[in-house]
Amino acid sequence: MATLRNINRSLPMQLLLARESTMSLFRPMLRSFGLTDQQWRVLRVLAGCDDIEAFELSQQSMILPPSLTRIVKNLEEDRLVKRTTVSEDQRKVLITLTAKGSRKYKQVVPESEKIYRSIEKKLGKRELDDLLKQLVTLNKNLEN
Amino acid sequence: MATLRNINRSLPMQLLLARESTMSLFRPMLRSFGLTDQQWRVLRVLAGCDDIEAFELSQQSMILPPSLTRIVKNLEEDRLVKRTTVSEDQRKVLITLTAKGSRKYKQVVPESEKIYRSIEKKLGKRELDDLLKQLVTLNKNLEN
DNA sequence: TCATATTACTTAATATATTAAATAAATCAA
DNA sequence: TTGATTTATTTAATATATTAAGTAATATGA
Repeated sequence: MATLRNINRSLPMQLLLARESTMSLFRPMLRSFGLTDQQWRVLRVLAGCDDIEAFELSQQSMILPPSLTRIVKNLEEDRLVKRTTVSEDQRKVLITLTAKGSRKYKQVVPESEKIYRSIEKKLGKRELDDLLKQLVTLNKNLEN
Repeated sequence: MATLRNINRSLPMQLLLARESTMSLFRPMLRSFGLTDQQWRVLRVLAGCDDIEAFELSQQSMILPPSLTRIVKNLEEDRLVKRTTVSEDQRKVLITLTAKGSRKYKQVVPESEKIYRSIEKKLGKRELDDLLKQLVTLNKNLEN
């Protein structure tokens, strides 16, 4: 019977597994700060700029607009981010980190880096750099 | 201010992006067969065996049990899979592909392989093999 | 044997993903 | 200028992810 390639030869499956193995190391730490994976992705982007339009935030955090609407709403209820509309273009929404959000971010950063270094140690810095380089290349070659 | 590593240096983010770039090539094809990503992962595992216990299916398809319960329920409603209980251990559930499910699988396989070959062409066979090898190593080194 | 623990799965609750449709503001064209 | 189109975001509907709690069957130990 015509059968599909083995899991070990499947790029999508290996990527899924790799993402899971990796995130499972960060997840308990993020949860201990009361953050979901996606909320952290949003905070992280916001920490890199003064403010940002929803669409741009969606791109950079790799979260589709409908999900982002809800996530930002929840973060707003937790007082970690603030939404304002742009007066020149009333369709647009600007999102900013609050002081509380900024404090949260600063608390998570060192814990995150600690975990990242433990991964570096497990894999070897050269191997990790090499893998990252190949992933960047893949993403460049497959992007629409 | 203490700030986090750039996205390009972040393994979790690059893995997420890579998984997305890759799956976006398969998704339209799967949807045209009326399948979600996860439903396809389940069918794919089932095609590789006569029957399988729910827990084992959960592992192999990388879908957590609570999600799997619903997914199998939906596949069962579409008559693509069948559930039976094991008489020796009434707690266990065995899942099997139906004839209809098997036909669906056989229809998808060549289309999936076609897309896979187009990826191989875009990236180069050697580069792809190398990346796969590194991902397998990563998964081995990070597994609990 | 019988209370207890474990196993295998399901249900529940909340969060996110995906696709389509809706809304409202801005732009464009005749 | 105004009707049609595009843009930016939100709402809606269905599917999945994650964590915790529940249920029923089986195994274990005093």
